[in-house]
Amino acid sequence: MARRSHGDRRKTILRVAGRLFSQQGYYGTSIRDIAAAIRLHGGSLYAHITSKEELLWEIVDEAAQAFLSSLEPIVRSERSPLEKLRLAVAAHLQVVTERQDAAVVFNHEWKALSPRRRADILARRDAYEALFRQILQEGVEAGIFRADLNVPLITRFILTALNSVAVWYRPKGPLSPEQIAEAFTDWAVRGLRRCDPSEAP
Amino acid sequence: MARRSHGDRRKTILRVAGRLFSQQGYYGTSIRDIAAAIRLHGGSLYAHITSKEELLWEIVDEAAQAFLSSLEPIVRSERSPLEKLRLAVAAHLQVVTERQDAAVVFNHEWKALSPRRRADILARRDAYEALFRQILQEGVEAGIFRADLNVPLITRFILTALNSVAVWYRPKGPLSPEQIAEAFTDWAVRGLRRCDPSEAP
DNA sequence: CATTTTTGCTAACGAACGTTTGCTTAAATT
DNA sequence: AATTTAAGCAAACGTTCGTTAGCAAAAATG
Repeated sequence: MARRSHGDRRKTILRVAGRLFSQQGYYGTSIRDIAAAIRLHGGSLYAHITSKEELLWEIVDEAAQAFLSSLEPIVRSERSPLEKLRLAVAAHLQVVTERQDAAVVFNHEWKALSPRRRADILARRDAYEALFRQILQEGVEAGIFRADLNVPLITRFILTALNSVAVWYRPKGPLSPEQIAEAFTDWAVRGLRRCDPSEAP
Repeated sequence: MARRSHGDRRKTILRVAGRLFSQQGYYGTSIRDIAAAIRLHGGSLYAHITSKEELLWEIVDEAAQAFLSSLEPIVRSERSPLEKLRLAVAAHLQVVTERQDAAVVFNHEWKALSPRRRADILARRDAYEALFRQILQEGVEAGIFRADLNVPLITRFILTALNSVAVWYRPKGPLSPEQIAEAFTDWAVRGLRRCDPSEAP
């Protein structure tokens, strides 16, 4: 058995590429930057990867899967719209904080993909947003959320606010992902619900 | 009198550079891209600019000024925290929609600046966020907003949600900046206030 | 009208880019 | 131990990058 399997090395490269793409952007990161970060020469990377764009694709594709697969079961479940929303926020923040670099790259660097792959990612971004929107829509239709909400607009506001956590979150910071989720939900949900008398002073 | 003054040409370059930096990123846009967009050759730009980074700096610096100078008088005014917040949201969205490209570049491309300029912009970003935070803080201290708000956190959520408008807003779209401001404020403020009985069904 | 200034072109610079090629060393397999 | 396979290096490929230099046309100025 090898101390390091082929896949280990590849995962290291993906991890480092994700970190650098997230910090400096795709075009701001050279193959030699990635190689230097693991003490290799530029050309040596090509024993493990086929192209720079392939690296970006793998990072972005995996992030898309992570987001979608964490939200789908929540939307499909039989819970109330309000509980679905709480769970969706928590799930989104879990992906964002556990795969922080990938989340940043997924949100900001997909434009650098080839047209075909860019379209693929865009479609999955849209699908994810549609799932989230569906939760809000169900809440409105169930009479739990206010009828005058601009659901697509508020959905965007919620998702971009949540995504921004990927930029500033630090695992050693004062707030855990769960605390962030709670603070966000407490604020955001209060703006969605028809008035809850228990909130009165 | 000239049909085109020196400054006109320069402003055209800045406008086009802003559009391309916003669409493709700073590193994803070459000097030749910018030149080609106004039917010039790459080298010809240097009759009007001194460097590519200077272009980025001018765009980002002007955006920083626009944001700060629109928010400062609101924060300094004698209005209630609630009204300050409404005005701040509207002002932010006005800058974001009127100078859409500059706003996107200001938010996403400042990392490409030299360390000195990056620090300058970061300081002004922080100052802007602090002004916004101050409005929320005043609201909490005045007893208008809930005491259990995590003010710095909510401030970030609000600002990033508002900034995202720069990415998707289209002047010919269905929503005017004022309508976006209203929808956002209606939602966000309801989550901040201690319960308002007039909102009950 | 003569002259200075501005504007843009062509061509080129050195540097950095993503990627390929041979060769060498190290590891895994038989 | 012999042999196959993988990993990494050094060097170079052709291209593109930001930028500069020298020259020509055009415009503004006197």
